[in-house]
Amino acid sequence: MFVSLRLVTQVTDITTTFGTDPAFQAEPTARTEERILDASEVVFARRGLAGTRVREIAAAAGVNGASLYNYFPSKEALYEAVLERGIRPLSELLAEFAAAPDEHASARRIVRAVMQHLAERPHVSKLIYLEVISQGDYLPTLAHKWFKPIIEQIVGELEARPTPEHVDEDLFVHVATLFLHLSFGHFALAPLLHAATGEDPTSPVGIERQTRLLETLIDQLFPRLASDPQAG
Amino acid sequence: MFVSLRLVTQVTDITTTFGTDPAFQAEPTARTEERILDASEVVFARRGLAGTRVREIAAAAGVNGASLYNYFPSKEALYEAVLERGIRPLSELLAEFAAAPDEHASARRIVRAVMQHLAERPHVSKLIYLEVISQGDYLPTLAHKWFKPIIEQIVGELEARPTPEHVDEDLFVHVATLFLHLSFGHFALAPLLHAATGEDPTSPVGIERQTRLLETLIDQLFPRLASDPQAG
Amino acid sequence: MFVSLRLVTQVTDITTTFGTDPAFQAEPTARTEERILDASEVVFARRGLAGTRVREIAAAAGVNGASLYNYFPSKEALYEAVLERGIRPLSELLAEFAAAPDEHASARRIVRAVMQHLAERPHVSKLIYLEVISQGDYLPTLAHKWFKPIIEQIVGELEARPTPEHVDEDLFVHVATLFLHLSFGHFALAPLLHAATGEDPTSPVGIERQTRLLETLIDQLFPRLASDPQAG
Amino acid sequence: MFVSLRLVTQVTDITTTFGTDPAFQAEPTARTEERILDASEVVFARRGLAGTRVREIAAAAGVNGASLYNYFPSKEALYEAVLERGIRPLSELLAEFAAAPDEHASARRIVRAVMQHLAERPHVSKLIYLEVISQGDYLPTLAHKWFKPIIEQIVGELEARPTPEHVDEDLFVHVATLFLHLSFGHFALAPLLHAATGEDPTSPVGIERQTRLLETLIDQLFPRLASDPQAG
DNA sequence: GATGAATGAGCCTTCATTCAT
DNA sequence: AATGAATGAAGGCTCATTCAT
Repeated sequence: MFVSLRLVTQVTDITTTFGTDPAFQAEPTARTEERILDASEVVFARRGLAGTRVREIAAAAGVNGASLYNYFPSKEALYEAVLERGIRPLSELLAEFAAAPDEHASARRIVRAVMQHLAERPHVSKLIYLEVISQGDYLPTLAHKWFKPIIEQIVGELEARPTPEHVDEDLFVHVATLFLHLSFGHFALAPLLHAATGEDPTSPVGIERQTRLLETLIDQLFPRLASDPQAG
Repeated sequence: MFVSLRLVTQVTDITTTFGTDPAFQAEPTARTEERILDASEVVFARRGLAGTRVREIAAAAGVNGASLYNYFPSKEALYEAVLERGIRPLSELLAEFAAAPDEHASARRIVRAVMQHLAERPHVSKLIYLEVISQGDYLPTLAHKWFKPIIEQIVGELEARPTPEHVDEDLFVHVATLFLHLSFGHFALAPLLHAATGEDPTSPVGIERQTRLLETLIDQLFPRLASDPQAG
Repeated sequence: MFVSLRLVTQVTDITTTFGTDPAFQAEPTARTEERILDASEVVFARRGLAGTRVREIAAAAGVNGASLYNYFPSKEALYEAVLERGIRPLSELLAEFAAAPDEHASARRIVRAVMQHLAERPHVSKLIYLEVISQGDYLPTLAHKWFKPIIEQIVGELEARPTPEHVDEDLFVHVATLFLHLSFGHFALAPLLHAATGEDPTSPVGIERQTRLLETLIDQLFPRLASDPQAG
Repeated sequence: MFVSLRLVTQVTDITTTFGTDPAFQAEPTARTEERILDASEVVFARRGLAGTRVREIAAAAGVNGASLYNYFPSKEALYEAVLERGIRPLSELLAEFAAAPDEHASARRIVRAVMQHLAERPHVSKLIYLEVISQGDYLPTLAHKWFKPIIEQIVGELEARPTPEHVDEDLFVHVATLFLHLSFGHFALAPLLHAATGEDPTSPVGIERQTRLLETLIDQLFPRLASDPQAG
């Protein structure tokens, strides 16, 4: 089994919404609850659940600290709401993928859609990594309702086609994991790459390039069943 | 430019030292300072700097909370000492790589050594991810003294050989990043994979398999200069 | 140069506000910030900055310990606010003295006003003594913005009139110091005198008597320029 | 009743032993217990009982913090020992005064001896003021075993001679207090005067001048019974 | 006698949360 | 719905004291 990588860097219109500005300020015209969620996403992604102070969220949302409690009963509940809001669209995208007839075309579309979503909410990846690393209460949900279906979906796809060589079944899990590393990991490690290279991986250019890399991988992994022009 | 993946799963003797047991207890016979560092590594990796309570570290180290301050002046200083201790061996490995005459052989050796080190200290990866995501004070150090040399080393290696096709130079950075995702990311996301698949990526089997994946990647990326049988 | 003392003990209506009750309780109807300042004055005057526990202040003020920090950023800041509040009126009294045309009459008035103020805030003297003895951060301010003008004022007054005998100029500083000892020192040493004699120097009687002593001193020191009946 | 002041400033050889150097270091050749007491006196006088850290004493004494407990069972016990050592010579001086046949000559001698002792241990005054102001446990001892006899002695002297005018009996207490203010208060307030005037009241010159002031006062208060040349 | 290491208690301060307005 | 004020519950850190060596 082989994977070939070929990258081009033509830039499309994917843009980031939130930066990692430490002095993030939510859109004042938005409804209060949404302002709170937006602000929370940024702060939680940077400080983690334990390290986040509700007053910092309140300041970023432009409301009084006590007002948060008109919308969410506790910091933990707010945290879960943020996670929920960030992850639900991803689950829906994957459900769509599972139901698609043409795996190859849909895989490319889904991956691009996922990257698009992560570009719009670049903190979701960080939230997920933090939750995973801290083995928080949300991790089982993350694992079973979200990541497990992805694995099973990908593994199912790979099993459905003739394995070109004598390949360990567990490789399929590796492939699914690889996608995770290259999509979510791209955003999670963005600050390191940014500081080391001077280029922001969450910029339109950086995101497009990573998306192309993922598409190339798909072309390598799902080549035969679809008569696809991109396939190498 | 192509990368082909071929995996086998023969397991070797790489073993993990620390689990992610929430009730970690440092080796009582070790010297106090080392017990504190060991315990801190586990707790910081799980809770992050802000979320860690010194009392929890003390309990895990089997010492009184006040004793920590006989060895480290503050929680932050302890945190930095943990990071330093975890990262220094990696820097030294990479320096060795930079000085090696045979890139291909040394690359395989270094990658295996890195994975070996991460297997022995599986929390180092998590610490790094947390530091990156939270954009902590140590991030610039991480970026410039550690990750930047890796990138430059890999980029230098790749530039030194004939580029088979019209390839964007920035790809090289992507390759370096890929190694990061597949080595450190492997350990950082381990809890998620463990929960989703039931298999522990930090087990000897899981680590060996990931190491093989990385070696295969190296065989693909550094094939020509060394008359190497693995090269595809 | 001579000073003659003659005392009478007719008591006037000078009354003390705060005792040295160890279980001091601030006026519950006052605004919180003022309650905190009142309580702090009592406790700081007794325990000093280092010896004071914020919880004791909070208890004396009738508020929660955390509430202090809604008004003052730290124990030190609260301490300075207490000193400032206690000393500012004294500075203003002295500025008034400096601008007065009739030194003798105004000196008597100022001294009585100072004693009146110290009677109302008998802990201010103690605070000053503690600050001086511990050579705290506020001591330079105390010396240059407050005590130095007093000395210069008194010295200026004394220099302006014919020195009756060959007197060392430094005597004037001694005279200023003498007033300090007899006014502030009276309150600072009150607990000792109270315990030794059974009479409270901060009682109306005690204060009036000390005020008369100071007035007598003034009559001796500023006799000639004013045709004053009290002058001996 | 009159008191006349006349000062001269001829300097004698009274010298101070300890400064108020914040980095006081006890004489290394002295016996350990004495080194501890010397160091404690300096630190307690500046920080008070509550504000003093035993480690600071130990550092100033040049011993390990634990060694203090080979000599004194607790910080409080050490504090009392320091007070005791500082005050006992004063009590003995006063007992000598009480037994003297010639009050006037002995008063002058005692006052000079007291000032001499305070000059050698300028922190004793501060310790006493701190103890009085904080109303510490030692205050009753101070009041009854030490200050009360002084008062009674002075009052007794004054009562024994014909009162020149109609004088309140309580004046006698005032006179005793006056001596306290002008001797102990001189050292207690020294840092303020030093900072305000630039001259150190605890220097030989400053002490001599204050001693002359006290002698002049004695000459005024005990004039007739002794045919003394200094009497005005 | 001297000391490095260890610790229980407690202190200043922060923080999530509540409540009256 | 919004907020200023208030607070119980920690959290980081210090400190007096103990003890084995």
